[in-house]
Amino acid sequence: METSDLKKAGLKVTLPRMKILEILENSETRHLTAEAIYRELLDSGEEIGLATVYRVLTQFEAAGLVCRLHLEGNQAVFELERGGHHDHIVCNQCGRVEEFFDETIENRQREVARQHGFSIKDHALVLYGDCSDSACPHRPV
Amino acid sequence: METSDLKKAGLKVTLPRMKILEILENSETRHLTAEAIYRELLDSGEEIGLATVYRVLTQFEAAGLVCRLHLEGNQAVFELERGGHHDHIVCNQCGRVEEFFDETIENRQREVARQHGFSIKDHALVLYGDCSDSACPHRPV
DNA sequence: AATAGAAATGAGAATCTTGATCATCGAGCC
DNA sequence: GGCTCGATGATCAAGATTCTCATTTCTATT
Repeated sequence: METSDLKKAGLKVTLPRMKILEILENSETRHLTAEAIYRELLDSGEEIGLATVYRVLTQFEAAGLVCRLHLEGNQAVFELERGGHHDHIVCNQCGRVEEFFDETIENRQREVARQHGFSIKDHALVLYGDCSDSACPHRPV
Repeated sequence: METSDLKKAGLKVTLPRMKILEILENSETRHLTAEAIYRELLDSGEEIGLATVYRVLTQFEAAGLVCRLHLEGNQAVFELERGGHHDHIVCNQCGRVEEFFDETIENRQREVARQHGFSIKDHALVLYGDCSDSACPHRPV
């Protein structure tokens, strides 16, 4: 991610924006809440307000730099817009988020929409389940 | 919907609960916000608090009597759990909600989850588009 | 039908997430 | 270096939902 992306979006290159981009790029999880980003900023000694984090993320979303997901739970999560579109699987136990893309599902969605007389513009698909990560605190032993 | 459904769920049969069930059953749209239900209660002269509406809906959800959807927009909508599972298409313009069920999508979801080592428990799929309802206030003339 | 015990309710306060306000500050251009 | 406007931070505000707690109402039992 380059500062040129910010300029292209008509946004000034400021310290808060660069720091937030940095966190989004370097995060392990790739899916962060505004609060999580805010806490990371504080931890690294940056004095950036929570309002700025929300504002910047909203601008990034409008500029197509990040996308916002509403998973279960009340906080939205943000991820860098890297490759193309994809959907998500979330582990009910550990909260891990994985991404997937399935051409068949995409096609069927368009077909279903057509059958209902809709021209589809967007969709939200999230699968919830239990993952098989050994580190995942599965309830079922 | 019977009062026996309430009893089975371990819930006392009370006036607020019955009135709320009634509204869910008789509503045209089938998808109502807590606020909308609250307003209908007021309109029909019932003195039921908004907190009760939320509480009851949450209990109904836990009992499997209704399900809660988070469409775009900040308010959740509730619908009676009638037949089986289905997903939703929402019109971006008029907000109309339609239901659909597609076996192919369901199967692919299970398959995708399996490939990622998840045992899928649930999913949320919402398609957004523009509907072809003549009453729909489409922006494109 | 009266009653005790538990559960449900209503009103308002509280919470949580997010967006708005406004004075101050800093980036980008001369 | 200085100017102009966008950006920031702190605080406040809004909207949705839940919590608290005193009061009411079911339900089972007498």
